[in-house]
Amino acid sequence: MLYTSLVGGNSMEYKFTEIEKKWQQRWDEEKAFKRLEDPNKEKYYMLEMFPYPSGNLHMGHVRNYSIGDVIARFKTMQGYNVLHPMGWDSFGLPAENAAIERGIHPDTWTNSNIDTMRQQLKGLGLSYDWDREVATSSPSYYKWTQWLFLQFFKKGMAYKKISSVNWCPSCETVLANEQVVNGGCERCSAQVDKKELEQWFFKITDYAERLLQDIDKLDGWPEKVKIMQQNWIGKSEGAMVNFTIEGTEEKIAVFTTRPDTIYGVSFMVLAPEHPLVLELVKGTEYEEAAKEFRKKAEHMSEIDRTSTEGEKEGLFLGRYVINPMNGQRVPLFIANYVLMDYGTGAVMGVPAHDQRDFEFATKYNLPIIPVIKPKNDEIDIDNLDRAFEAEGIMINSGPFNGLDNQEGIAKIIEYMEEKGIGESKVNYRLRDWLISRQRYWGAPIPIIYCDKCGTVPVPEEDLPVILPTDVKISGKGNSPLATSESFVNTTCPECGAAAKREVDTMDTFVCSSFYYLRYTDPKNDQHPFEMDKTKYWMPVDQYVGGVEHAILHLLYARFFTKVLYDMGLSPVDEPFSNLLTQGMVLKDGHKMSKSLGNTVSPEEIIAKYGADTARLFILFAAPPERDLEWSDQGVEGSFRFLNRIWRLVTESINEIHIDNMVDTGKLSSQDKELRFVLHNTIKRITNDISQRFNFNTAVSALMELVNAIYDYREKCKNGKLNNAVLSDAITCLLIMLAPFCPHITSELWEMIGREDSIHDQKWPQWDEEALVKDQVEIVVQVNGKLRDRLMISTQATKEEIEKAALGLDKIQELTSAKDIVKVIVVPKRLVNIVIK
RNA sequence: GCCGAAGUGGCGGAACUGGCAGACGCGCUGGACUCAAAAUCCAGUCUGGCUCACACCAGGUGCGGGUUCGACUCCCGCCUUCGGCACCA
Repeated sequence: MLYTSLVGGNSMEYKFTEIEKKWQQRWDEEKAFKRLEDPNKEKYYMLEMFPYPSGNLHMGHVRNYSIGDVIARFKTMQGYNVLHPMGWDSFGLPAENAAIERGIHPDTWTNSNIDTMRQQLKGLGLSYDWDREVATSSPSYYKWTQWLFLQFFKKGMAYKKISSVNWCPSCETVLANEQVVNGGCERCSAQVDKKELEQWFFKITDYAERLLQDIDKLDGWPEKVKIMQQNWIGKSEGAMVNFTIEGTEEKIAVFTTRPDTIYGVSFMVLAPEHPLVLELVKGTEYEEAAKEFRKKAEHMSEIDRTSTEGEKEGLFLGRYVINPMNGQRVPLFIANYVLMDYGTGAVMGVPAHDQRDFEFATKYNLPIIPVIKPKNDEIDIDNLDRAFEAEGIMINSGPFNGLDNQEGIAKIIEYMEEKGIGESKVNYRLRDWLISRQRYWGAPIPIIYCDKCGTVPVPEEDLPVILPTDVKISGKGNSPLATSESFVNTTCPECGAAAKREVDTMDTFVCSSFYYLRYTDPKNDQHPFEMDKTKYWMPVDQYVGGVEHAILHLLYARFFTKVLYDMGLSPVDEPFSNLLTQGMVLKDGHKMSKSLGNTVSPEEIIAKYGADTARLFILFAAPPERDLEWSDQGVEGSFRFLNRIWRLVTESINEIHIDNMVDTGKLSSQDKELRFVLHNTIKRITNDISQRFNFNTAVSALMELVNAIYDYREKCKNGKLNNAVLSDAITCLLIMLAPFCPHITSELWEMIGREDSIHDQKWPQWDEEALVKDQVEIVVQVNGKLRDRLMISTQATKEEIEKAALGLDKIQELTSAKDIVKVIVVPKRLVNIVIK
């Protein structure tokens, strides 16, 4: 044997550091978790969201990866061919900040972080196939990010348009929303402006309807995530109507979900950024005010602007528009609560039936014209104190009066289409995905601009477009790549003339939108992934990650999968069959953060108690989808439990006979009781892990089993101990604990004389026979209050149970002077006697 | 603000389909072992009342209502805390 056993001499201490090192080394050398396609085995793809290599593992990672590891190991023991990969989402802002603040190159910083964190992950004993490791910042990966961009471009799914970014005038740089604090720059506090730039977008809106419809396919996703995605896509049905600007031929298109209220329009509002605004006020007395108003609105966050609580501010533009339904002339405003990004950036104001319009009209003294009245006349429709937004009957609406408003919607749209003033329209809240980033540390967008040929994609054979190293990362200016002359200046792939490269890089969400596909074929340098591989492994059977990704990452990944499916590159159109969104790790009720000084480092915990204890605690302390409160004392409790198991096995080593089979014909009552607890535990844990992911209750069940084994040993001290029963219980205990605590169980497995690996064992099956009890306790209630209990045969009929309950002394006492109205009998549970 | 969650002992949590509220663990109290301590083991631990004690009685799952023989669980209305809000990942 290559490895010396740690049980030597007299020491029976649980030496977790040595044990963990020994097994981790062995798994590494043996590549114990390397997996290939195997057509004879059913596959299971277990995936956890890959981390950003920030420098050190934190408790959130430990939680995420411990959950994934339990599932992966459990599924392996159930006989599946389990793919369990790990990698790095290694492009991003912090690497650039490190470069600016400490002068380290992002590449150096990132790679050293990856090395540290890989070691830390290995220190947790996670069952990854490390041969599949990917890093999105490596050229061999971002080559495919770029290649996929080109495919999107060819399909017309990637396009450029003007869009605004946060701009700090003092730092002269683009800021992420996160870097804007209370309207100011996080570094210098200068007030942040908006700047218009031409940027790349992916047409996710083309897929809005499918992304919405296919939510129905996601049976294994939490309802709350599905609802969040549905709301994010925000489908609404209504009409597009054209209002003409008085004195011109110009028309303003408006989207409304309530065409039935169009006769109630008393004003119209444009977003301050609407392209018509400056044109309309040019040279008028309103010009200055409008410009100023626009600037002010730009400084407001979208959250403040759309808040229904905030003050609605508007400005009259001195112009009027004509309501196409009745020819009515209504004033035109701009207002902060109208967003350019939603619909057409223009809103028809119907104060009687929309609360925001109501508030606006009240403030600016605009008429409130009711056009829907409630069916029951409960509300005085001519003197509203707030908008009436419910269903009703149409009034003041010319030929449509008297119609039910739902019917009115259809009739009005029909009329508009006939007259050419409007049409039926479905609108989505979802906007196209802006992927351009004015940053260095990302995948360069593979586009070349030629004076003659225009926008030319980089030929696929020239990929990857390598990130240059001669770049000044100063945190100033638009795009750092523009400072590298060797990068920017190139030749046009079509005509050979001098040309310039695109200097923006891609959003990191692009990189993380296909990594789960790349894992199936991570080393392929001819294709992003091959169908024979993706067909075997996809879809991901179980995806685990933080709930904070419920919308963006998960929606983008779904979008990518659908586009790739349509291109014939993916065998599935939904990437993740089952999703588990895990809660955060808190300390003292708050998220762990450096600024709060309440962090606990995984390394410290591992050094003090070992990885098995850390994993066990984090799985035991709370169910996975809930937030978890960190407790140092709780960790000690988990450590004590492992010590208790260590002692149980090492002290019983002479009684454990691994080859003995349990003879069910010769069992004492103690034997039967232990077997009942064992098989009940197997049943509970199997269900807890596979059906509910409630690892906390699974661990409790293991603790109860350990308590039961201790009890059994105590009770059978004087020679009554059945070695086979005890051995069976201990073996099953170790097997069931193995996915949670892989090191200690491996060590004990070896100590009881097994030469194979515990992680290759079959997951135990429970025996229903062992769970059959002859007697069961039944609760007896009177008027729903617990009054007594009785033991009765599990075979007893409802009548027998009722009779037994009514015969109890205590029940007789309580019921003798009263009328028994009803008796409810729930077999094996309770009897409730209703008296008067 | 909008969207989505969560609230149960001193603490983390359990109660799976409407059927014994508080499993399991932590902490605390008492005891055993020890010269002593640590470790370990045993017992107790929702609140109030009554009792030497066993028992018994009443109340109790954020707050206020409702449905039901029976509600932590279902319905209506609030309160508090947390997550997301499109350039953090």
